[in-house]
Amino acid sequence: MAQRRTKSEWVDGAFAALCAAGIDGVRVEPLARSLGVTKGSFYHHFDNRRALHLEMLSEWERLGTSMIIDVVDDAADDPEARLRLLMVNTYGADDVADAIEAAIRAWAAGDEVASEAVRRVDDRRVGYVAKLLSEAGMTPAQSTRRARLMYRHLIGEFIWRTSGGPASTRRELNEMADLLLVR
Amino acid sequence: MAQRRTKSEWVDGAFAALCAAGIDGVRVEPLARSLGVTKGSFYHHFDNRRALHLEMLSEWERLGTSMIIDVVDDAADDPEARLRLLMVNTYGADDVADAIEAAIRAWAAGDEVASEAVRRVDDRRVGYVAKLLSEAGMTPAQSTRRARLMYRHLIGEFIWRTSGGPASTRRELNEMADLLLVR
DNA sequence: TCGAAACCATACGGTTCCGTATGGTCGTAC
DNA sequence: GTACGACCATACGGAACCGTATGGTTTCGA
Repeated sequence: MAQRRTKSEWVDGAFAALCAAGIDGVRVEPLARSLGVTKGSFYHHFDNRRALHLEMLSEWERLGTSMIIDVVDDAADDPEARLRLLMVNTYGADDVADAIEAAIRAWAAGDEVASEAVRRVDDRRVGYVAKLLSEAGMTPAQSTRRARLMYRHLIGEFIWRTSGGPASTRRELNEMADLLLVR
Repeated sequence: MAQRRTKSEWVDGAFAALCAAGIDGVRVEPLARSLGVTKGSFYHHFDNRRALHLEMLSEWERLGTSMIIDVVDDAADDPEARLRLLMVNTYGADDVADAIEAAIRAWAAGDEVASEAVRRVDDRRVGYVAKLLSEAGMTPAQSTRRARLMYRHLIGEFIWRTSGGPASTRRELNEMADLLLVR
């Protein structure tokens, strides 16, 4: 028994295919080939192709929210320090994470279920940034505005990089943080 | 002879398909059906599918640069006024333009030629914003940094909206402009 | 050791699509 | 009125893929 594949290996392979060719590129037979098995394996683990897509969304939603927030909360106490740490972490150029983020958003443009997952993740992340800004002394309304501002900038950074643009420099990130904290 | 289609009608239909299903959704036979003709028409106007894709890129590159800039240059004189006008214009929620912009960027993530077209458009737009900021009294280096900051935010706005999020409010846009002009 | 379940290969029918080949139908120029 | 080019329909071969059906192999508990 040379090749045995778990369900999560199928999901990992699906993310790779998603980045390479979008959600329509997440196809059963090519995926099976790349995993060194046949479709038989796939239809053992999943009911159909759509079930794999939904599994990918769940996985991304799980990783995309709690992970970043928990790390930042543990690593710093001051809200301003947390904000700067958050920016360094999330803006850090991680090609894989970038590509997944961008591909999921592209997917969400044409799929209602994906769109809902993205909205949930966005709300959670923006809410966290707003909380930090609020703890740094801003009014709730301004915290929300600036959090959304920063989050749009962050998304732009992802997409910019996946389109081939250069990452923001450390200087640019510092300036961004400074502007967010201007009163 | 009820139905005759021009080359540009094919391109228009291709953009609609691009928004709905990504570049892989720009397929000859479905497109022909939606235009009420058959493939025979397509292969009269284009050599192959790739030729249509390249035609789409040219068209987007042409519209995506000169149009916005010329309008703003004509409508205001003061660089700060031009910046605010540019933001109102480009951030204005145009669902069709948003979707095209997002879809082209998604396409660029996996296609070198598309990626080059996006980079050319981005450079031209960022250069224009940097020129405005420079004319408003900033140093060249800071103008470039802030222009890139704004442009990333703008891309984030596009993607955010196509993922189902709400558009930036006028209040948020004003705050963004204010922060860009902070010294 | 025996049987059930987990896991996968193989073969198959059906669908969608690309690109080509071929021929038909207009308008227009001469 | 005919010759030609622009434009399109139809038919076809070939490829990629989905999902099902079926049967083989491995694992593991009773």
